[in-house]
Amino acid sequence: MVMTIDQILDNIYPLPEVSKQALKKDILEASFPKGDILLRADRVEKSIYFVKQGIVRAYSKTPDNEITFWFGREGDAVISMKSYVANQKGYEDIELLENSELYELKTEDLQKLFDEDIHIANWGRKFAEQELLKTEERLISRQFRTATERYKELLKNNPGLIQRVQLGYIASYLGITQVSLSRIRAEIK
Amino acid sequence: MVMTIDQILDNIYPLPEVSKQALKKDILEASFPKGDILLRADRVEKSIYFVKQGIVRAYSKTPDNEITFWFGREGDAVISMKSYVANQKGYEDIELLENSELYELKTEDLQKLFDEDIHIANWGRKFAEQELLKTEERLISRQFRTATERYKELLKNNPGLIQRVQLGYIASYLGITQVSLSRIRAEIK
DNA sequence: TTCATTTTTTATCATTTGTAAAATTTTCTC
DNA sequence: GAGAAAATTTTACAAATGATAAAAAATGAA
Repeated sequence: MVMTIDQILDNIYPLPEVSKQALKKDILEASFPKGDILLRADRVEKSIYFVKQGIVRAYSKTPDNEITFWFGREGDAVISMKSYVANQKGYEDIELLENSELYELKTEDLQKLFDEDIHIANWGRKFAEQELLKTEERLISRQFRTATERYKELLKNNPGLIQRVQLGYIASYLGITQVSLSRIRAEIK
Repeated sequence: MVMTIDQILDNIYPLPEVSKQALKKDILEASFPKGDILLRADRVEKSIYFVKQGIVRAYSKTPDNEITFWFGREGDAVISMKSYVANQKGYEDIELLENSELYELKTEDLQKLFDEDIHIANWGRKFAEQELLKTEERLISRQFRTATERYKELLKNNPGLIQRVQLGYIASYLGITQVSLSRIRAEIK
């Protein structure tokens, strides 16, 4: 599965052709190997990315282990929100779980367009709003549903994920141990 | 403690005077009594609010109980994000825990300004971005820290809250039972 | 203030989840 | 394809959390 940059941009908010060309002029395409760390928690990141093809995970290191808290796949924005919004170090390292093709957009270029073009400003607004809705959905899911429910939800909303991501990461994402996830999987069958 | 509308608007993103006046023209002030339900989960809400004075809680009803997942106080935006962004019913009822004074802004008026004024479009972008960062922070807190840690964090970041909100709501917010919260409180002392 | 109601704490027991370690299965490399 | 490494499952036991009930404390109305 592959997502074109036009699909991704239009999906956020349809832009007039002139604005869209201006935005696309600042976007580059690049390939990265599996295992690469695309974004790092200890840096203020200067670019945001969109996934053309591939899968990534965001995780944060704690003293004794690491916690996975997001998976990104085709069409998703890969971004250190804290860097993007507040120019501060984020929480997450983001690692490529497959060889991936990404679209890259430098934050600085985008900021300039926000000040010049009202359509792009509103595109940026829509982008933040949609990411907000997704984050809210994740928070609600975590607050309201048990790990078992959330695992089933994941299977339903994202059936491909489990083939592409190892279960240890998924257990961490669900907020349980790998042993607990094994128990859940044994029960379901 | 009271927050003026100027403080609230400027805090999101400083606007040129002309734009700010245009925005303020659409904002009304109103008082609501304790116990009022300001926003409802079963409606597409048409307004957003900012808290001048008071405290509110967002909760969602499940078959057997209700789960509190947010507290808003002076300066905070009270909003059904799903209504605002996607024109769909949200997750939450929002209840006033004190007699409160709020600033009201109709979504429709705001949308019109987004299309007309690039500064307001960027203000709206900043608003969404900041809400996003707060939501992300809540998600991270929930994923990374134990209930005990989150309770201590709450005490530190928000020492007034515990005087203004009953512990049952706080326990629910922390994702534990009231009995567990009592145990935590007993241990800490 | 006093009484009734609501909120919070304490105690007990049952259930769930975690930890550690071993067994099994899958994946990767040569 | 064989062997090594990594990932997953299983088991046994320990620790944490939940459910329920009852006592204590705080709040509010008359």
